[in-house]
Amino acid sequence: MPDTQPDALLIDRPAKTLRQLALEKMREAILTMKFRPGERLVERALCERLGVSRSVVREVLRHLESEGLVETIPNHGPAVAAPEPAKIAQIYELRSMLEALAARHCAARATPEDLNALRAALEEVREGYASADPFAVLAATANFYETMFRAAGRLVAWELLVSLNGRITHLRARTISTSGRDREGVAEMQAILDAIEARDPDAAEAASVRHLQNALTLALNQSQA
Amino acid sequence: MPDTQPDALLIDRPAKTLRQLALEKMREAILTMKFRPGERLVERALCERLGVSRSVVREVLRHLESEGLVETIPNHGPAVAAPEPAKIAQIYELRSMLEALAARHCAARATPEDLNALRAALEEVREGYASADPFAVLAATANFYETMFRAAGRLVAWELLVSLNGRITHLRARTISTSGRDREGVAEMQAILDAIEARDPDAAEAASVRHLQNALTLALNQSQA
DNA sequence: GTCAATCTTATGGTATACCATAAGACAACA
DNA sequence: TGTTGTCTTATGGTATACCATAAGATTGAC
Repeated sequence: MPDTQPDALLIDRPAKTLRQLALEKMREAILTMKFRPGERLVERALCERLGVSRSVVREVLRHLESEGLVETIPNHGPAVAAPEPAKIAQIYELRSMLEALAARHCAARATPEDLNALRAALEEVREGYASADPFAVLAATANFYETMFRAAGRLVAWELLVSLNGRITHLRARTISTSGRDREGVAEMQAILDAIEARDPDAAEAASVRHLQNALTLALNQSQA
Repeated sequence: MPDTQPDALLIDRPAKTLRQLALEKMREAILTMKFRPGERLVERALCERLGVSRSVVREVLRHLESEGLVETIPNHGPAVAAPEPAKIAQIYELRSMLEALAARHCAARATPEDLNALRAALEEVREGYASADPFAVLAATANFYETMFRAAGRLVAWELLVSLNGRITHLRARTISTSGRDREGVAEMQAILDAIEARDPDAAEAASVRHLQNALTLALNQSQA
C-alpha cells in the first residue's frame, strides 16, 4: 500500500451542472464569433441548440449580461453585445495599463519555470499565426498573458483584462488578421518577453505599452473600415 | 398648447421588471452589509423576503455571481462573497491606478460645471461623515468619484472601479469608521479636488495615489484586527 | 392605394412542479 | 459510548406552464 494519502482515495465529484456547461459553451461561442455582435439570442432557439430548458438558458444569459458579452434590449430581448465606439479607446487604454503592470512585476519576480512557460506560450502564439486562424491566435495570446499575469501575482488584474478583452473580441480577431500583424505582433510580444528575461521592469512596461499602442492604432483603423 | 414636442407626449414606459428591482435590492443589501460576508443566501428564504418567485431569485443570483458579490459553493449553494485576503492589496493597487487615471484626466478637461458638481459632491461626503453612517459616506464617496470619472471621460474605468469596490465594501466601511478618518479622508479628497481645480494633472494623480495608499494601510490594519 | 382596426404569433417575464441529493436526525447494534 | 444504517428534510438544479405584450400579418373601410 504505497500511497495512503487521503487525497489519493478521494472520489471524483460529479461533472458540472448543465448551467455551467451551457455557460461555457455560450461564452466560447460568443468569444469565437459564432454569433455576430448585435445578433439576437432568442431563448427558445438557444434551448434547442443547447439542448436544455429555458431556465438554464435564462440563467446563462444573466451571467453573460453581467459579463458584458450580452445586452438585453427592452422589448427585444437579449443580443450579443456590440462594442460601443466611444469605449474602444478607453478599453485599450485600460488594457495597456493592466498589461504594463503585469509585465513590470513579471520582470521583477518571474521564476525560471515562469520564463519557460512564457517561452512555450509565445511559441504557441507563433503556431497560431501559422495556422491562419485568428481564434487560435487569440487563445494562444490569452495563454501567454495569463501566464504573465500569474507570474506577476496579479490575478485580479487578469480578471479585469479578461472582461475587457471579451468586449472587443471581434475587433481583436480582425486586427490579428491584418496583413503583417503576424510578424509585428509576435515581435512585440517577443520584446516584452526579452525585457522580462532581462529582468528589466521599465523595459517590460515600455514594450507592453508600445504593443498596445500599435494594437489600438490597428483597432481604430479597423473600426472605421 | 405651449409644448408640442413629441417627447412631451411620450407615455412613460412601464416600470422595471421584477428581476431588475430584485437585483437592485439585493445588490444594495449586500453593499450595505445587510448580509454578512459568507452568509448563506437560501433561495426560498430570499423568495419570501423579496416577495418573488424562485425564478427571479435565481436569475438575480446569477447576476450577482458574475459581479463577484455572491459565490456559489458546490453542495452548499450561494453565499455572500467573502474577500480573499490575498487579493485585497491587488484590489487597492488597481483602484489606485484607476483613480489616478481619472484624476489626471479630470484635471485636464473638467468644465466649470464639473468642478461645481465635484465641490457639491465633496460637501456631501463631509455630511456623510457628520452623520456617522459609514454607508452614507460610501454613497457620497461613490458619487464624488463617479462625478470625477465622468468629467474625465472614463466610464469604462468607472465600471471596473465599481466592481472592485463591491468586493471590499465591508472593509471600506470599517476603514471609514476608523478614528480620525473623517478628517484625513476628506482632506485627501480635498487635495485631489484642489489639484483638479488647479488644472494640475500630475498633482491630481499624486494626490489620488496618496489617498489610496493611506486607505490601503488602514484596510490592511483592519483585516488583521 | 392607404390607413386603421383586428387578429395572430413570437417571445420575454414569472410562477410552479418535479427530481436528485446532501446533510442532519434518529435508531439500532457492538 | 461510538459507529453504522436508515429515514427525513432542506435545498439546489431543471423542466414546464401560464401570462402579457410587442410586433407583424391580415382584413376592411375609405
